[in-house]
Amino acid sequence: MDVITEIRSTLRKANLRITPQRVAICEYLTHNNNHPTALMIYDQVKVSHPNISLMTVYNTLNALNQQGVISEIGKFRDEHKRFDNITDPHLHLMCVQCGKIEDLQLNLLQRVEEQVFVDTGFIVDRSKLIYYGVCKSCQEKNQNEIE
Amino acid sequence: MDVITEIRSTLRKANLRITPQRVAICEYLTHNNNHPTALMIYDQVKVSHPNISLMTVYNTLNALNQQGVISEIGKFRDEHKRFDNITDPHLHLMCVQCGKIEDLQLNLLQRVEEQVFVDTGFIVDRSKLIYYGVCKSCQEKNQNEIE
DNA sequence: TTTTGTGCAAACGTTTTGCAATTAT
DNA sequence: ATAATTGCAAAACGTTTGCACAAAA
Repeated sequence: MDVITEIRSTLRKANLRITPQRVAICEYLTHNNNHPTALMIYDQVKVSHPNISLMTVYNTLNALNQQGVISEIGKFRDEHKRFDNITDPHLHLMCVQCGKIEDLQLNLLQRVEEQVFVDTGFIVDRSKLIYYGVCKSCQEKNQNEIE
Repeated sequence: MDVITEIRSTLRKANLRITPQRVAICEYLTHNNNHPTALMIYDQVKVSHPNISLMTVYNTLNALNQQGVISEIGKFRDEHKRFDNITDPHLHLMCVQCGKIEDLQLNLLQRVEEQVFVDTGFIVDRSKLIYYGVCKSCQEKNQNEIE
C-alpha cells in the first residue's frame, strides 16, 4: 500500500473528505517529522498546490488534531503552534541553537507521574514536557569550531 | 524588614527605578502565588492604582523577567502568558477542573535530565514541564457529589 | 443533490511598539 | 538635569470566523 492510499484511508477513517489539499498536507506530515507549524506546511505545499490557502492548512490541521490523527504540541519558542504526527505521549527536546525538535520516549516518565500522585494526589491526564538545550550535533559543531 | 522595603531593594538590585506602579505589581506577586497573567495583576492593582495601564503591567513583568526576579512560565490552556515568582526550576500541575496551577519540586526530575543525556546526548538548559490533570481537592469534590 | 471544504477578507485577542507627557534619580 | 517610565493609541502577530463559491460524496 503506497503512501497516498494510506493517507486516503486515514482521512476516510477520520470522516474527513478526501481533497487534494488535505492529501498534500498529509503527505507533508508523513514525510517530515519536523514538528511543523501551519506556515511551514503552507510554504512547502504551495509549491505543488499554488492555490492552496493558509486557512485550509489551519483547518486541516485542526480537523486532523480533533480526530486524533496528529497532535497539536503547542508553542515552543515562537508564537507558532506546532504539530506532531506521533500521537503517543512523549518528551520534546528543542535545541536552542539549531531549532530542531527531537522526540524522546522515556520509561522514567511513568515514575515521575507516579511520584507526582504520591506527593500531591494530582492525577495526571495529559503532559507537556519540553526541554530546551543543546543537541548532540550542535555540541559537536561547537567543539569543532573551537579547535 | 517589611514587604515594601524588600520590594524596593529588589527593584534597586535589578536596576529598575522604583515607581508606585512597579511596587504595586511586586506586592501583588509577593502576596499571590497563583501564576498570574498580566491581566489578573492589572485587574487587582487597578483597585489601588486606578490610573495604571495594562502596558505598564506588561512592561514591568517583562523587565522583572529579564532581570531574573520572576520567570515567565508560558501559556497554559488559554492564550495568556503566565508568570511565577518562584524562579527555581520546577514542575507545574494545572488542574483542568478548577484551573489552579500548583508548583512541585521533584528530585526525580534530575534523573530524567540525566537519562535524556544518556539516551540522546542532549544537554538540558531550561525545562518546561506541565502536567494537566485533576487536583486532589477537585477529586474529593467530585467524590462528594457522587455520594 | 446535499453536504462538506475552500479561500478570500475581515475579525479576534494578546502583546508590542511609537511617542509625547510625566516622574524618579 | 537627565534619563527612565508611563499610558494612550495604534500596530503587530498568529489564528479564527463569516460567507459565497466550488468540489466531494
